[in-house]
Amino acid sequence: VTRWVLHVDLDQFIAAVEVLRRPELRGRPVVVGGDGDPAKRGVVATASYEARARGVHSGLPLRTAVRRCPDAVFLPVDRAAYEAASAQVMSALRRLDAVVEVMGWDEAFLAAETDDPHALASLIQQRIKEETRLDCSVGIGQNKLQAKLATGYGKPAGVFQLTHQTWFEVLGDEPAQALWGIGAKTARRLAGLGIGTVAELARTDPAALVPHFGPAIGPWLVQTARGLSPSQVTDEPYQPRSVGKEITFQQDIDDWEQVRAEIGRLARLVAADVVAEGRPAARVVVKVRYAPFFTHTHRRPLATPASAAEEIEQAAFGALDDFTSRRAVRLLGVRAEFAGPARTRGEPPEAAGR
DNA sequence: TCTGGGGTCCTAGGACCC
DNA sequence: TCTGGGGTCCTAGGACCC
Repeated sequence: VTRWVLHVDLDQFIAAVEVLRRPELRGRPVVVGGDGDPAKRGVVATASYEARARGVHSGLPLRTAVRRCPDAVFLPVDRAAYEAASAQVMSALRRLDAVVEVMGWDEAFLAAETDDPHALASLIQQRIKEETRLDCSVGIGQNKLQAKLATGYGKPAGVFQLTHQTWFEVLGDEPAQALWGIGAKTARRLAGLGIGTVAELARTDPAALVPHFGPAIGPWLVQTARGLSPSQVTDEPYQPRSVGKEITFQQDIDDWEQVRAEIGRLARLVAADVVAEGRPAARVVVKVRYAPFFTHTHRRPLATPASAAEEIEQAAFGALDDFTSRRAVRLLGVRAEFAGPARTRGEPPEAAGR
């Protein structure tokens, strides 16, 4: 038997959950984002396929979405509903004979020993449909990278397989940005070096990219283009490295007394999440996005790791004091970082797959 | 087009130490 | 005078993902 990695991705997950409880929306363009008012600041969380056909996609400002698709149904984000649906899906996956790694509300990796990964993929789709009435697509690969990339070719509600054998015939001529972890910025820098496609990146000497992208990312780019990835599927419980809260104001705030009050409020909310996590925080980071969309951060280590609201709030105020400009503010954020795993002296950090 | 909120990991540069 | 060679820790920012 062979070890296969399967990547499960729910189709238009958030929009699908909304349509399930409002059947009259089926077949209509549905856009979920913000508080459901497309005149306000906010972006699209998920658009139904009908809305996507009109140019509406995740991350698009709601104000742009309503212009492109004025007859769409706009709905507010209802986290609790998506968390409940997600929990049902993940529970169904965990009852299969596989290692399951949850990657968010609507995604998971499975690792399984099987000679028929397509049969397992079909079983996954069937179980999820039976238990949640949701459709998913499944990618099959010899590692997480291949499985993740394969899923896109299976959408909607299909299955697609990538292997070391088929990697280049499927992806070789695709732009480097098609890869998982390569975004617009990196693609543009690669293009500046004469590297446009996955195949071109795969042919590049990893060492040649170190001066441009650093000792970790440079070689990682080439390995990724070759369809190689050391990252293993793990079912170890997720342990957040940090927890945070941030808010974009509907109108910019120019009163810095109000800024301070908001930071205090956010800090206390974060402290509640720190307490819930059951581990003390080691640092507090304050984020300020000024009205022209320039973002800055400042941090304060806690003298000793702490969870108490007072201490996290005081650290947040301390970090806020490092901001010298008193311009109008568009966004404020507070994040608490937990102490990292105690690393033995001289031991390098474990290489992660990004 | 006027750009959310939740995160993760990596890089570069300065401080500091031996 | 005109200047080493590591190594580690810390901070701010960047890029990316869901």
